[in-house]
Amino acid sequence: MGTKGIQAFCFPRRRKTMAEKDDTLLALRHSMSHVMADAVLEIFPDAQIAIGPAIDNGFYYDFELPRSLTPEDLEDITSRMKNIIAGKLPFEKRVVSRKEAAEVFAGQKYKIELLEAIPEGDEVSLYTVGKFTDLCRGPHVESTARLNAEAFKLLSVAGAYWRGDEHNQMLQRIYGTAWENPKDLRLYLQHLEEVEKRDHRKLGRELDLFSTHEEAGPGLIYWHPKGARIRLAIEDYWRKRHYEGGYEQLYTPHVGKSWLWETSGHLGFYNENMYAPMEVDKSDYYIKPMNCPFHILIYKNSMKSYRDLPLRWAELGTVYRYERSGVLHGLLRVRGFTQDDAHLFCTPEQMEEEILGVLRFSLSIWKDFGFSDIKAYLATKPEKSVGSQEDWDRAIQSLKKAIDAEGLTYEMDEGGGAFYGPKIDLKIKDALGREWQMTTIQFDFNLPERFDMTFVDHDGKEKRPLMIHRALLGSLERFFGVLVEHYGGAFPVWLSPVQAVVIPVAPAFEGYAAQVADALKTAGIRAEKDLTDNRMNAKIRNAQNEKIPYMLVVGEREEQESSVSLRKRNGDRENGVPLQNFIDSVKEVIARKELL
RNA sequence: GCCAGAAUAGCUCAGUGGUAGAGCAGCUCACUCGUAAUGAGCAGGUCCUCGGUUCAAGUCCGAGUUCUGGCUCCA
Repeated sequence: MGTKGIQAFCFPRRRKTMAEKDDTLLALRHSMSHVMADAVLEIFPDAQIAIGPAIDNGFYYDFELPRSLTPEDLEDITSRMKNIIAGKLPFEKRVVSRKEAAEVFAGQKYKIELLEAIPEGDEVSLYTVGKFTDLCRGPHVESTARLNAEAFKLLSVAGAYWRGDEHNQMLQRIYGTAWENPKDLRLYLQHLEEVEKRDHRKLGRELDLFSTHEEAGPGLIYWHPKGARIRLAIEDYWRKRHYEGGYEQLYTPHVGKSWLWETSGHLGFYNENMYAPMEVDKSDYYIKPMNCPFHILIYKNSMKSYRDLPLRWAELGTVYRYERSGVLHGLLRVRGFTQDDAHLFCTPEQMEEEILGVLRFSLSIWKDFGFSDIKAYLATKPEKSVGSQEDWDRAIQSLKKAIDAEGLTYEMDEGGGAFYGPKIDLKIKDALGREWQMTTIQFDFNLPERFDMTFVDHDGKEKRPLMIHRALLGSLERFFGVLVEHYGGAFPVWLSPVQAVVIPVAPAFEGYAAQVADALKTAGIRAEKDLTDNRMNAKIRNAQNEKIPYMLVVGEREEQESSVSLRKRNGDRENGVPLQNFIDSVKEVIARKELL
């Protein structure tokens, strides 16, 4: 994924002040990493230093140290950094020869390696602050007087491979965050707290949505009744929209013989992500990591004419992929998941329209789920690829055209496509401003060839159809995780597992409460009644903590006039609402997919 | 997979070598109660697993499992 590009994209041609501010922050953070390195070298004079760039919201520096760092070390480093900053030391730049630089960094193997990697002819510059000199392109602030000792915080220590390559030495990376002033730091730390509060793993437990079970295997998700209700609401909507959008839906098996995966090529290039085969009747069967080969078999089940195309085939297909143990993360990175997959098969003439259609369709669904801040990333031909240059160019053109037609901002990821075709990825921004890569729309010049897919064209000749893979939400597990965090567990009414709870003010009104709950259920509203022996206040508190959108308090008055007293999750109250009016208005809110 | 940290009741956590604790949740009982916690009682543990040190291990050591933060930001 093109991170280089993301930076360029984050700071588009906006008001100049913004860009300037970003540059300032970048220099500030980068300078902070040098100050930190200086502090670390005070403690460990023999440390090997690697790299220390500015990153989003902060900075890091990688070191090879004689021992592992502890939280106490971070405090020590922090106070040393504060001293260095208080010294108002200048950052001094010096352009030197390679020979001179090599002398300065004698014994610093990573710096020497970096130095040797600088292209011949490029300037070699050193920056010195305090006792610390680094091989560095800059830029930096002119002096530590420009750094605010109260506006940074060291956050964590983590292992990181030299140059990100697991064959290399593992270094210790210290992450920090730095801002222009203490207020910005405080806001950022508050943001981190908010992120923690919304963590889908925490909310998943609190709201009883899902679990995992180490004794039964990590990375495998168990959907509890409340989580399953949400998933069903998502799936119902998804199926309806796909049907309306001209898709057919398929069901395919979960395993297939090795022939299938040899033909598709997965055993060759995807093997390390596949579960080991199981032997049945002397054949190897593999659990599917992808749905595409199955859809292709259905395509090939009969002759296809150009009149049959385009075909749009969707499936909520559950796949299993081996992910390395260290990368599993809640619902966001799992080993078994259900893709909301689709494959489009069309003629070359239909390509543009199909691409535009699938993009438009995706955006419309995202909107219904409450996401409208969406960016596209267009990935082009990598070095190793299949398919002709002409195919690639045409496909990329049509992707670009579709993005333009939808007025999406996008960024190119040159060379970032899969070997089998270019793609558009959509990243959505959630309520906390975080980007998540969800939708992917990929051309495939490989599989139609491998499976020898054909259609008969106008001229009676057999031709190769175009194939497009598409996952819209990505996977239901991951999407659900993002959804939980986006809404902080307070789902819009149409997705809420319990849409309304009826709360009698006293045991005497349990009969009427049950009657109201039944009426709501009959009207298609997911309603429950709280007949526990808790006090009314406790029931309201529980419902509030469960983030149930509507609480219906009923007592004598309500029973007499067939009404409910309405308390919404946001605290709004309305007494004496006729039951039927409430039902009508909730149905309206559900139909419009309103937040509340 | 690798680096670091963590694992005690369903949940959140206390317990630094000498008889396993709290709050919440659960269960039982009482209570005629109007918009964010009624009260009392009861029950609940292989202190992640296996091995070691020790008179004695939740606590110290080793191995494993799982979880958490990282391993993309290119001087």
